Amino acid sequence: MDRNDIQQVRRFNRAFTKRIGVLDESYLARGRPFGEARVLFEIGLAGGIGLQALRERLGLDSGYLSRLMRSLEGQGMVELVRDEADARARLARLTETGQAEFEAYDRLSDDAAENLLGSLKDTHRPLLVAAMAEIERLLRTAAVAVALEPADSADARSCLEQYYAELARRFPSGFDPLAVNNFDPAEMTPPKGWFVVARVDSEPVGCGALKRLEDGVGEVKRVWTSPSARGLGVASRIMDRLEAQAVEAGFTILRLDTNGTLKEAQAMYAKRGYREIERYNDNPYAEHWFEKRI
Amino acid sequence: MDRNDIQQVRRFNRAFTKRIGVLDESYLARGRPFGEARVLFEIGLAGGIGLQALRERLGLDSGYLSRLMRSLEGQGMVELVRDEADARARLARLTETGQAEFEAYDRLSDDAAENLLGSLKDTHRPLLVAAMAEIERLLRTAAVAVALEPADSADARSCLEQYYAELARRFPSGFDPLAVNNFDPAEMTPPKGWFVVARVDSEPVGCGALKRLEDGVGEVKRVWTSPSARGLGVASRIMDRLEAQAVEAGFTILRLDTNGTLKEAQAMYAKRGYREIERYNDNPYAEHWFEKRI
DNA sequence: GAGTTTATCTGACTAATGTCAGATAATGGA
DNA sequence: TCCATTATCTGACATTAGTCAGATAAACTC
Repeated sequence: MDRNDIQQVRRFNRAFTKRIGVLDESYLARGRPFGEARVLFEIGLAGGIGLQALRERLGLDSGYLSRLMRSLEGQGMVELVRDEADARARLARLTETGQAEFEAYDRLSDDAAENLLGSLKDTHRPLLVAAMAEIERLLRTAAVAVALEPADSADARSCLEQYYAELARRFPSGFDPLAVNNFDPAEMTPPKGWFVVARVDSEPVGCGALKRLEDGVGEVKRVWTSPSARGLGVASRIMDRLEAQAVEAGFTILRLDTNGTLKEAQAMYAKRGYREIERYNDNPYAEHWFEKRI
Repeated sequence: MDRNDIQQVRRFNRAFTKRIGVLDESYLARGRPFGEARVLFEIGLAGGIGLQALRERLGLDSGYLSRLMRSLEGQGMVELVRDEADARARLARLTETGQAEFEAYDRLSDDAAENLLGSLKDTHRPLLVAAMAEIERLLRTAAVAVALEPADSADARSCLEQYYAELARRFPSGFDPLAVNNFDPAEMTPPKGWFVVARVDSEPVGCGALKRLEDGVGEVKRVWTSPSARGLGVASRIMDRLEAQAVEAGFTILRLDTNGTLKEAQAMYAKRGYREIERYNDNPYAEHWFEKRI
């Protein structure tokens, strides 16, 4: 690794941490200890959240969080309600006062950011914003992780639902999952099939499936990237993973179908070496069929 | 201010703080509380530092720092010595053990940076480094502040010394301040003259002087930028300040001289509208003379 | 339905951080 | 020389942060 690169990263860290310090101060500017402010802000960001998820996000001890919550409750900022689905768990959400307080923190953060931008010359400001967007994109790209996952896990289901909803929005004729899918998780479960989920910092941002069509032939299905993660190469990473899985499963041919509306998908398939072939299935939404030797 | 820009800055902060967290952990990785580690690291970075400066840099209470120092002293990491110049003050510096410990922290920070870089693809790494360099440059540019200061202050003297040392290095014939300067701070003191210092985060990074030559005519002298701050437009900012001062002092003409070796300076003067004129003084090192109506 | 696991809460701590009002000794002027 | 100022240290606290071992009740498993 280049020594100069490392030094540059460290110089950047130092320069930027100085500014971030200002941002941290906005957490303290309302006379509440940092821990409480963090919790309050996080609940507000999530718009209500289970205690366990909260604990995980902020890395807090359960006893500690319990006390923080009681303190915030005492201040009238949050209320804890039983989770309908699981009476052991509790959900935290902001009261009206809490919401107002959250918004005050939010404004402070905006002010800090605006202050930072305001200190720059007009000609420099767009340069800073662009460089920040670039770094954010690179860091998020590096954080993409694709892994096998049961097709009926909560995250898998949520990805598929978003995928179907998007198809319904984009297909001129709409999209009815039942018409084509009669989705059976068992079909995506080894050894008949596989399902992968892509995550950024444990947040699911995409999915894809591979299924056995016939001997030596697999089919790629349901490759989807969340709008929040487009431009990070998530779909490519998912395809990499599915193709590796296909090799391992002994397939020599991969097929897939797609609708004409999905231009980006077709471009990606072409780029990865998929060639258009004749219709091989009776999917009513499919308009193009592709194949690749692997 | 553009709302999207503000949101981009905040998204970047969030994304980056996640990574910085990793960096913070390297402070904790050696079983010492964060406060102590910070102090140890800062002393090491500065290579020895007065307690007061240390307190200011880290924003610590004097009592608190006193105790942190005693703890680090007890661990054999630092030693406190009386300041020769002021017997009330004390200077902290690392012992040999402390130096080794500092280097261990330094390595941990390097590792964290290397880790960050290592998580990127080879094609992305230079993009990240370049974007970071860009942001660092923009933030430092925005942090440049130029202000009048007595020409005999410690920072002013230190700038001038570095300026002379650089001239000595760059002039083919060397440079002897005494031959030309017989530097008298009084000459740079209102109303006969003015001296400005440029700072980045209170660190002096440049200087410049303005002096009365004759009625209505001022002379710009000793404009210098520290090598650590080149490319930030420091010299331009100094010139801005000096010209504003000249206007206030009622000058209508500004003159200056320079040596042929200092190409960057000549380019800047030309860009600011200075035109070459005949020799107007007997400075033995001067090879070009410039003038501008203001 | 008994035993195990899970989510949260409580009590009892410890360590770290932060604050403030003097105390002490050196410095800098008037 | 006297007095105000400055740099640091000490004592006495208060608050925050963090940990850990049960306790409790609901949920899950067999």
